[in-house]
This record gives sequence, C-alpha cells and structure tokens, in this order.
Amino acid sequence: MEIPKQYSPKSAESKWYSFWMEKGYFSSKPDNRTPYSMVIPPPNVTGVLHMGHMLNNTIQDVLVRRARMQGFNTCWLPGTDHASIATEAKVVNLLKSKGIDKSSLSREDFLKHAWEWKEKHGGIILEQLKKLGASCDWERTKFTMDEALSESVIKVFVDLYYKGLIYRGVRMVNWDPKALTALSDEEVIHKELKSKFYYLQYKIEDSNEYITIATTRPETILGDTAICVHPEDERYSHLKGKKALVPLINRPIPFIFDEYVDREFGTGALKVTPAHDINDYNLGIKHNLKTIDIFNDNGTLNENAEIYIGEDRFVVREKIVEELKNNNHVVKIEELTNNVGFSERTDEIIEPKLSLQWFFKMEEISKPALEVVMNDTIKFHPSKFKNIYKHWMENVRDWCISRQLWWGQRIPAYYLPDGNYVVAETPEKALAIAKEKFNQSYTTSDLRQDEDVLDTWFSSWLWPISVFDGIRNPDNADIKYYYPTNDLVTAPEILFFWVARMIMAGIEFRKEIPFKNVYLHGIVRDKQGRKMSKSLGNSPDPLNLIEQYGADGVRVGMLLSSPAGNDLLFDESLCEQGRNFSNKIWNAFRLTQGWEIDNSLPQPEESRIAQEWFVSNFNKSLDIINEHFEKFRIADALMAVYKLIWDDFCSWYLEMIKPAYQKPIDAKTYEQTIDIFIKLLELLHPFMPFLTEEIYQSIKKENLAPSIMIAEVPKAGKYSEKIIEQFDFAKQVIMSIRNIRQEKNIANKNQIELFIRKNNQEQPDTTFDSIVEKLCNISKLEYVNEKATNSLSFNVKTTEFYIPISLDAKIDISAEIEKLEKDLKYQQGFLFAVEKKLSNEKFVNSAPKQVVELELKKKADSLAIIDVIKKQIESLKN
RNA sequence: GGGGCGUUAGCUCAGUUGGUUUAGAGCGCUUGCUUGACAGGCAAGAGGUCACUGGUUCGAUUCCAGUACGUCCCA
Repeated sequence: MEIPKQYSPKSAESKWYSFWMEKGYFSSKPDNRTPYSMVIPPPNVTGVLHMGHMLNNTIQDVLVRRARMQGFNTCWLPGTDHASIATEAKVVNLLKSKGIDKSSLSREDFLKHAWEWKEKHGGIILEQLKKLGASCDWERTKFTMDEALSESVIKVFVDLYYKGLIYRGVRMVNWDPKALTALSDEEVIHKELKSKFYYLQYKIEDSNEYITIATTRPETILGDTAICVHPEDERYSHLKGKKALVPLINRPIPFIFDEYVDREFGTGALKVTPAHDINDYNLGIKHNLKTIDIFNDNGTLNENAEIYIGEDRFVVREKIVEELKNNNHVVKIEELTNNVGFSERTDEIIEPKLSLQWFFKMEEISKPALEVVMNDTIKFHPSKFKNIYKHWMENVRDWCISRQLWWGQRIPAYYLPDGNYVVAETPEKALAIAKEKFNQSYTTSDLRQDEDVLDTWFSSWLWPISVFDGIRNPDNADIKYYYPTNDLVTAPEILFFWVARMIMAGIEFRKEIPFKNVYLHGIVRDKQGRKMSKSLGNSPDPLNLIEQYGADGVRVGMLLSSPAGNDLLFDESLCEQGRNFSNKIWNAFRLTQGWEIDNSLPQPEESRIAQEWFVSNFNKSLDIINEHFEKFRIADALMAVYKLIWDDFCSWYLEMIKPAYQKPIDAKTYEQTIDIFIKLLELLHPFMPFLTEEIYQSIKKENLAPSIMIAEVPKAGKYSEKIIEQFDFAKQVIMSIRNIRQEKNIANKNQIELFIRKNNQEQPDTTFDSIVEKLCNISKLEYVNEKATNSLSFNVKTTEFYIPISLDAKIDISAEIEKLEKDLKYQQGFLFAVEKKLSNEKFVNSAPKQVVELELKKKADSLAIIDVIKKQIESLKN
C-alpha cells in the first residue's frame, strides 16, 4: 500500500490541467447540443490575480464544469480589457523610468510602446487563472482592442451617432489633472476630508459695506462671476442691483437671488464660480452668468485668473489665503469635513472642469434595459439588487464616453478646416461624406481625426456580442449558437457601468438580452472587514495560497462562506478547511484501496442496509443540492456536498460497512461502495476539479469516462423516506450509547449489552439493529418487556434503552433521576406550548386542517413521552 | 441631506413565499480519545427572550410601521 497519508495537490494539479488541455475538453464548437455559454468579466490587461478574481472565477468555473457534466456544450470565453487609463499610466511611467517623456513621442510611437508592453506583460492574469483550474475555452481568448472588437466599437459609435444618440457637448466633467483626462462619475471615489472653511469678505461696489461668503476653495474666487443669496433672506435684500468686488483683483460681480442657497449654511451668501463647480455651473446657466475658467488642464492657473498664473491650484490656495489675510479679507477660518472626489486611477483630487466631450444619451436606451430586469427576463441573484438597479436606471445621466488618452479606440470623428466635422468608420468614408455634404474640393489632408479615445467601458459593454463577432457579422454561426449567454458572474460594484450597459447593448444591437442570470457576489475583505488593497498589504497572494492549500482547497475556502451578494470576510483558515476536506476524501479513498476483496464472502446484513440507506440519502441530498444550484446558492450547494461526503459517507456509511481489522470485504459491498464513491466524486468535481480527477483516474473500474470532467453528473433518483427516518432513529440510539460510554468511562473496546423496551404497543423495528450492534460494539441486543435492573438508561422518543453494568458497579440513581427530570421539564414545556395553541378556539377553527392535526400529533407524542419518563422516575425512586 | 441593504449562537451566515416537535450550519470553544483510512483525525457536549417598540393575525424569526445601530450608493 503506497498511497501516502496526506494528499499532495501540487503534482496532481499541473498533471491534470495539461491533460485536460491536451484532450481539448475546454474548447467548444457549435453543434446540435444545447449550448451553455458564459463570458468572463474581462480583467484589466495590466492586472495580476487578486482575491476578488479568485472568487469570481471559482464561481464561474463551478457553473461551467457542472453544465459540462450535465451534457451542455459549454463555452466559457476568457479575455482581458485594455483599461485605457491604467494601461496608459503604466506605459507612461515605464517610459519615464527610461527617460522618455510621453509628450516627446508621436501618437504612433507611443502606441508602439504600449502594444509592446501589452504583448510582454498583458494577460499574465489569464495564465494565473489556469492555476485555479479555470476551464475556459482558451482558443477563443479575446482582448478588447483586437481588430474585430475595435472595429465593432467604431461601428457601434457611428451607428449610434447617426441614430442621434451620441452628441458632442460642453459639460462639467470630472477632470483628472494628473492623467489629463475626463473621468466618468464611476471612476471618482469620494472621500471625507478634513478641510478648512474660509469666511471671506467682499467689498460692495461704491459702498463701505462688505459681504461675507464662506468657501472651502479660496483659490477659485478668481473665477467668481456672481454672489448668490436666498431671495427671502432679509439680511441681503438691500443688495439687489449692486455689485461686489472680487478680492485682490477687484472684478465687479452681480448679486443673484436663488432659492438654491441654504440660508443656514455658512453665511447664507454663496460665491458662484460656474467654471469650477457643477452646482454653480447650473446656477450660471439659469442666471445667464459669465463663465471664467481659471485652470489649465494640469491644474495650474491660467491668464484668466489674472494672478498666480502658472502656479498649482493647491499652492495657490496657501498663497492666496495669506494674501487675503494681509488685506483683511479673511473674517475667520473654521474646520469642516467635506466630501472630495479622487481619481480612482491616479488618486489625484478631481477638478470639475468644463470641457467639450462626447456624450451618449441614456434616457431612451435605458428604458427597455430596466424593464427586462424588473420583469425577471434577466434574473439577478440575489434579487435585492433589482432595487438598486431600478434606482440607478431611473436617474441615469448621459454617459461621457471620450477620454483624453491615446490607448484605446480613437473616436471616428473627422474635423474639417471650417470647423465642421463628420463621423464615419474610416477616413475614406469620412472624406466622401465631407465632400458631399460640405465641399467637393476637400482632400484627405483636410481631415483631422479627433485626438481622443473612447472610454474602455464603451468596449466592454459590447463584450458578450463582440467576442462572438456579432456586431460585424451578425449572422455568423458562433453568435447565433452562443448568444444570448446563460449566466454572468460579477460584482455589484460594476452593476451599472458594466452590467446595465451590456443589457442596453444587447437589446439595441441584437434585440435580445445578453444573459439570463446575473450572479452578483460580494467583495473579498479581510477578517476585519477592510477591503483588500495593495496599500494596506492585507491581501494574500492567491498563487501562494494555492501553493499552500492546493487549488481545490482555496476554491472551497473561497466558496464556503460567500453566499451571493454578501461580502466575504476572507480568512486563511477557510482554505485550511478546504485542504482538510481534500485530505479527508483522500483518506476515504485510501481506506477503500486497502481492502482485500473476497469473492466468496456473502454480503453482511449491516452492509446491505447501509447501502440501501446511503442510496436513499444520496438521492434526497441530490434533490436539495440541485435546488441550491437552481437558485444560485453555490455556498449552500457546496456545504450540502461537504456534509454528504464527510458526515454521511465517511463518518456513517464507511463505518457501517468497514470490515474488521485485516479482514477482507465481500465483493458486493466493495462494488457498491466504489459506485457510491464515484458518484460523490462526480458531484464534487465542479468544486474540486483536481482532487476528484486524481482519484477518479486511480479507481480501477471498467466503463469509466476518460476524464471525470466529461463524466455525467449524477441524476437524482427515487428514495425511501422511511429508511432515512429509520436511520435517524438508529443514529440517535448510537449517539446516546456513545454519550453514555463517554460519561461513564466505558471504553469502546469493552462490549456491552443493550435491552430495548418498546412502549405504546409499538412493534420493534429491527432494520438497523445489526448496525447499532456493530457501531456500538454490542454483544447482545434484546427486546424486553420489563425494565432491566442495575442498568444505565436513555430514551429515544418513547422507546427505553438499558445498558446493564456489572454488579459491583453502582448506578447513581439520583443522577439518573436528575437527567430524567430535565427531559421531563423540557417535554412539559413543549406540551404546554402545544396545548396553549390547541385550547385556542380560533386556532382550531381557522388554522388549516393539517396544521391542527400536526399539533394534535405533537400533543399525543409528547404525552406518551412524558408518561414513559414519569414511570421511569417512579421506578427509580422505589 | 436623499435612497438601498442589513441586524439570528463567540465569529461568518442559512432559515424556501407566516404553523414542520419552544430556531439550523460551518468555523471556533469545552471534554475525552495512539478507536489500525485520516490528529489536516475520531467521539461527545455547551452555546440563541431571532436588535428594540408597536401593529396585522388564531399564530410572527418570517408581513407592516417606527426607533437604534451598522453598511453601501448618490448629492
């Protein structure tokens, strides 16, 4: 017997992953089977595997492997997205370290570097996923900037433009002065900051009066174009028609009156800087104010500011406060906690900035996307996210899709010398349109393409379609077969800017939803509930975890405590639990492999019953597990399998059928046990692919599939509820005996006798007697009519059990009585509650018949048990 | 400030459309075990007025309202 005591995952994992790859089990081609398809949420091409990916991809792999074993033609399509901001930042930094400045490069040269970087470092994450066991169809790996996908993006842009859904407009955008690009609202992270609230006084023109305003951004006073007060605020009503002078530069600005102002906040007077605050911008439009933009793109001040030209906004803040102080403009400075927006990518403080951007109208396109979720055409798991989705979709704002970057799909808008522009898929088409529409004499050199690229999400939103080339070739075999996909597994964080938009794209471009189920899992946090992050250093390295606990162990660890939609507080001990589970199964395998099989032996009674019970129990569990899967309760499904294997199979079944030490096992029991084992492995395979394959391949049996991953998942069969109930009774008997052995210090190797007394004219049910005898090491089991003397006793329901002890030992009668009285008290309390219900006429009259009957049965059972206990106490007292 | 979600055992969570023996699991904890597959193990055990207050109902952990606390999103 050379099977080691401990399962070592390392060699098994690489061996079986390459085996699966060689056999091509992961790849899929359209055929006449029903498809099961799923697209990976494309990780960032710059990314490395983190715990969030582990969770996300483990869940997907479980779903895919199960679907494959159910006989579907499964395609799990992997890939990465180009992540314009993150990747461009990475390449810029890399070049900087080599002494090359981005601004010194042409667009083409820069992109050459970027592609070089991508080819070299991009997609590491996909290699890492293989370590996890991910059964992706790697031959179909896609990247959002592949030619086909880029062309799709451009095609869609042009299409939407001509449908009137894309427009160019001046808007207040979230400007990242470091990355020099606009960000979407979703890329801005708001953090609470301790700031200062400056009370500044402005002189009223042609008067000695002053008005005090409060601001957190004193440097922006240089862009002020009005002061706003509440129309009913009597403190300021006399200022109507007057002007205030901006401190230091003495620019006169009007007073405006608007209910927008909160009279209680600050001084009730608000400086209005339309170019640098979204609310002020709206006020500016309403009151027809001038807009003075005082910032350059990099956050320094420009000529419009009149002073501090060329200096950084935060340096200016310090300086201007000093100067204002010196000129007696500062009344006071308070502490204030406010929310400040930061760039998700660069952590730079966002500057609200007016700029010319491309926008995508959301109002119409979002309506059907809301509807299909609300009416469950697309199901969210858990469904609570429907509310959040609804709220967002009903308040959706236009999507700013341009980014001031080079890495990405360049906007297909071509400007003409006269300021007009045309939108077209290629410069040639653009020229043709320009000629026809504006001037026949235009040539290619008159066209200047927009410098900006499209938001990465404008690629990702097409992902379930574009990976099958369904935009360019809407009738190709792949898209027709695989679309719509079945399930999408992702995090609620990107519900809006990815999931919602994919739904919109699906309906807009395929007239069909992109997926049927959306499984939303939580964020992986550390034990203290903090988000895992590089800066905190609280994230374990997933590959390291796999090294330590095995991929199967880590997968189980991730899944065990991650019910859908809840954040998971990750703890390495979960992986340890997963590893221990691997080992448990491994040792069960070891046990079966150690047996010598004797073909001449008949099957013992206890093995026959054990097998009968287990098959019923298995089928019942299978029903439960299937239901968990249907409802996407993956953690519950795993736990049910875990208990079925560990508790029911290892702790009960194997103990029941195990031959005595160095005794052979009969062939029938052996065969049945191996069959059960194989079914359990098949059931477990989606969760623990490597271990199950390793054992499956080691089992010597004819007609097994060449790999467990293409075996058929067990189908639920009929089961007998009766034998399960009979076992539950026997289980209570066995556990009670074990308890008594432990309490009374009776070693397991010492045989005992067991006398059983039935009450209430019940007939003995001897089905599990042989098993009780075996598991409790009983020398004699006998049904009796009288209570046995000098015995330890316990009850299961109304049946009394007696274990005689040797004459010289003494029974502690008072302890026995005490134990019985405790039981009695519980039963009486229970009975009281039942009787209370039954004595309520309204209950008896209005509750459903079965409920009342159940209560009556409860009462009868309880009375019978109480009767037995009372008699026992009496006889002990005598 | 507006909205979403949540509060069940020491911890993390189930509780299937209000009745299933006065609530379940995993981990942790306590006690005892060289029990010839497994100490990464075996066995037994303790542990909860289901956040609080009202309401609906014959009956509420489950439905409704309010309060408190936590958490997330938006402004």
